[in-house]
Order: sequence, then structure tokens, then C-alpha cells
Amino acid sequence: MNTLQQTTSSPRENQLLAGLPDAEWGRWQPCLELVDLPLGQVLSESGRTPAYVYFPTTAIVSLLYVTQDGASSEIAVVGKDGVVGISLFMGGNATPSQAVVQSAGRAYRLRAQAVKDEVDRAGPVLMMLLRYTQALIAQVAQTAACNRYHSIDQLLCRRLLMGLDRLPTLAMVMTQELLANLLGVRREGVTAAALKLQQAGAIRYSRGRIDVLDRQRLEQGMGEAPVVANRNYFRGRAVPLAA
Amino acid sequence: MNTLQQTTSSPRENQLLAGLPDAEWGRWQPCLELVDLPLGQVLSESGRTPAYVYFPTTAIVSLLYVTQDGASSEIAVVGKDGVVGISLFMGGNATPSQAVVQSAGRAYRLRAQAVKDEVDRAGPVLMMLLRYTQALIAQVAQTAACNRYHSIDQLLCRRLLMGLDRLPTLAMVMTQELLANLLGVRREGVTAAALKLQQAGAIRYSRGRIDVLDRQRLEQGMGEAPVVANRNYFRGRAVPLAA
DNA sequence: CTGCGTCTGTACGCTATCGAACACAAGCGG
DNA sequence: CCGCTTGTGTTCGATAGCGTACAGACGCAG
Repeated sequence: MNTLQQTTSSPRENQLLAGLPDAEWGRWQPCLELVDLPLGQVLSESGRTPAYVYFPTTAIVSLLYVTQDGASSEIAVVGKDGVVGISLFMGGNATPSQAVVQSAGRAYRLRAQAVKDEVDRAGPVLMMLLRYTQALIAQVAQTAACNRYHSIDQLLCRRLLMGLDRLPTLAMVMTQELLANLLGVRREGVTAAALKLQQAGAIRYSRGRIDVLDRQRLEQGMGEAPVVANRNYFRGRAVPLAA
Repeated sequence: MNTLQQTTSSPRENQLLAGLPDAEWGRWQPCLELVDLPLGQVLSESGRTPAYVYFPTTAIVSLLYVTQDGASSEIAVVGKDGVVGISLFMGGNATPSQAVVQSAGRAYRLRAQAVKDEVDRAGPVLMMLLRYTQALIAQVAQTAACNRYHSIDQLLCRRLLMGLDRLPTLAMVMTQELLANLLGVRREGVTAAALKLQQAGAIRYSRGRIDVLDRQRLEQGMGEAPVVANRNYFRGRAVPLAA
């Protein structure tokens, strides 16, 4: 495969790959190729057909929605829980989103053609990919809702947790500037929010490195205030709301 | 061009069904059931397994992301271009989103079991469904980005266009209050934005009915101002942006 | 040690949006 | 015709986030 130290790397570190039945696994294993993903690498350009799908193990990848103006907004985060490059098995030829490595690490990749063969086979592998895709939709949908209702503080908490859930450590390498770009807010806004969290003892911040000290506090900070008043949609009509 | 004289309803009015090869179509047709969808009907509750998938012909359905607090936010709009109930073929058992009829009309529905059989068959029908799902993801992603960067005026323009694209007429039945709830803004904000559009001659507004007079102006209003400054993500790193 | 680039913190005025309260208008049922 | 309900327009103060500008702080290269 590669001259990487494989002592610490197994494809099964990716949760999707780990969930495959052994029978399928045998066929797949030879096709998987371990690669190092450096910070900033673009795995799939928006509007292009990607050449591989990637199953991250230690790397973290941001999915960005890029607008005509070149502005962009992070719509989802993929780590060892998922796969990058869904357009290859969803049948569309192009992704509307750009995939950028957010945190350097490793991933197993698979050629586009191998993926397409797998789709035709319509076995458990495809089912796994589709299940993940649905989870991804949920993540994007949540992002949409958060972008509407949440404050910067809440967005920051959410984003930190999303990174945390996909990293082996509690330390993230990420400047406030970058974080601001991902969230689609000003850098100063992130500074202010991060200060609050730091003073609350939830995180420690220093020149591009964030240590999470109190995960629970982040979870609180994410979802407490947004008790949006009386948003009874379709008011007066028979629309039962959860809760 | 497209007047409402069609007293007979054909499944082929739905663009997904229309795109099916005849061979597949023969098998499907008998399973499809024409139903009337009244305003406000809930087609799938969030967190539940829906019983049918729906292929709208004249109806329009909103996909809402419902939060714990009962607040919700529209994440996508489905009309004759798509299908409601993707969780049935994506393998997840539950949707995170609620599907509510936004504009009364008709749809063809199909039992959950029939859909699952079709998935196992892994033929052109599944491919069609997956292709649409990818388009849906794009729509949700765009919603996320719009929710972050757009003003109320822009959100309104976008939402009107989304409805317009899926309706046979230029008249929408929708109160400002409802529109505000879908967009996740105050009703007064919609009033102000709608007034601007009305004064600009783009729409005519009256007690729950909107007539679009100048579609082009809506398109302008949707995407002109948001030239977000220098959002060069991953600044200094090798991240080419689609300028 | 020194200088420079990068990252973080602070300040100020401005605008969009919010929350609340209220006035007016149009349709509907009695 | 009257009054109620529903939809729309208006106002006011409060606030979150923006754009801009700049100041300290850390760390690496020379």
C-alpha cells in the first residue's frame, strides 16, 4: 500500500468500514488505500466529479457550500464516522459542495469506479452508504436551523463539539479566524464567544490551539437559550409539534 | 401556457415519475395511489417511520427541521420535482424532519413496503430516487448558507421563487405569518420585505394571497447584495476557490 | 536579541433584526 | 348590518452582529 506507519492504522477505525459484514469486507480490503491528508487539501471541488471516496480515520473534513461570489459556509463535518464523496454513489456527477481537510490525519480511499461497481451490486455496502447519507442530511438540516436561530456563542459551542466528537484528543488545531470563516461570522465574534467560554472554564485557547476542558458546559451553551418563543408553525391548523 | 384545465391527473406530472423508463413504469403504475393533500397535512412526523412516499403533482410540501423546543425551520421545499419520504429508501427508519403540506394539491403515494422492495431490486427506480436525494441535499445545503448570509429580503425572494418553481400558477396562497415561520423570522420582517417588493412592482399582496408579477426582479433581489467580502477560507493555504 | 508575521483582544459607530404593543382593514357568520 | 377573527401595516426601544481600525502578545527566523 504505502510507506505510512500502519502500526496505528486500521481501516476499521472508520466506523462505517467497521460496521461492514466480514463477507463484504474481504472483497473491499484490497481496494482500500491508506493516504495522509494534510491540512487544507481539497478532496472534492464543487461542481466537479471527485476521483475517490474517502473514509477518514483520524482526519476531519469540512463540507463547504461555495457560492458564486466565492463565499462559503460549512454545512457539515465528516470524520471517522462517515465518508466523503457521496455524489459518487448517489448518481449525481457533481457535488455542490467542496470538501476540505480540516484537521490533518489519515483516511482510506477508494477509486470512483470501485464505488460504482459496489452500487451496482446493491448489497450491504450500498445500504451502509445510504444510511450514512441520511445521517449527513440530518446534519446539514441541523446546520440550516442553527444558522437561523443560534447566536455566535451557540454556533461556536456546536462547532467545537462537532470537532470533538470526531477527534481522538481534546485538543483542536484551529485559529479563531478559520473558525469564524467556517461558521460564517466575524473573527471578532468568535474571539468574544471564545473568551466567554474560556472564562467559564470550558476551554483553553492559545494561538491556534483549543483545549476543551469541560465538554458538558459546551453542550449546555449550545442549546440552552434558543427557546424561540411561540413558533407554532401553521398556527391554528392540525400540526402537532414534538414537545 | 399551463392552465388548470386538466381535470384528469396523470402520475407523469411528477417529474421523477415522468423520467422513468417504460419498463419500470409498467410495474409501478398499479401501486400508485392518487391522493388529495389538504393544506397543513403532516405527511411524516419527525422521528417516526412514514407509511408512504409521496410524489406530488400539484401539491407542495415543506420539509421542516423541528427542534426540541418545538421551534422549526424550513429546510427544503418539495413539489412535482421530487418525492417526500426519502428515509424509506435511505434505510434510516426515522426522518429528522417533518413534512407538511404547504400548498394543497395532489400527489401519488406508494406504500412503504413497495418502496423497500424497489430498493432491493436496485434498478433504475432506485437510481432515480438517489439522484433526487442528492439534489435535495444541495437544496438543504443552500438553505444553510442562505440562513447564514442572507437578509430577510433575500430570504423572502428565494422562498417565493422556490414556491413559484413548483406551482402551475403565479399565485400563492400563503400568509405573511406563515412565511415568517418558514423562514424563521418575525412576521413584521416579512411585512417590510413584502412591501418593498410590492412597491417595486415585483409582487402583489393581499390577505394570504401573493401574485408574482415580475419574476426576474425576485431573482435579482435574491442574490445581488450578499457579496460577502473577503471570505477566503483557509487563507494562505492552497485552497482554490471557485471565483 | 531583534524583528516580523500571525494570532488574539478591544473599541466605536452602524444596521438589521428582534420583541412587544397597537391600529387598521378585510372578510365571515349571525 | 354588526361584530369578531384574521391578516397586514406601523412604531419604539433593545440588542446582536457587522465593518473598521488598532493594540498587545506570542513565537519563529535570522
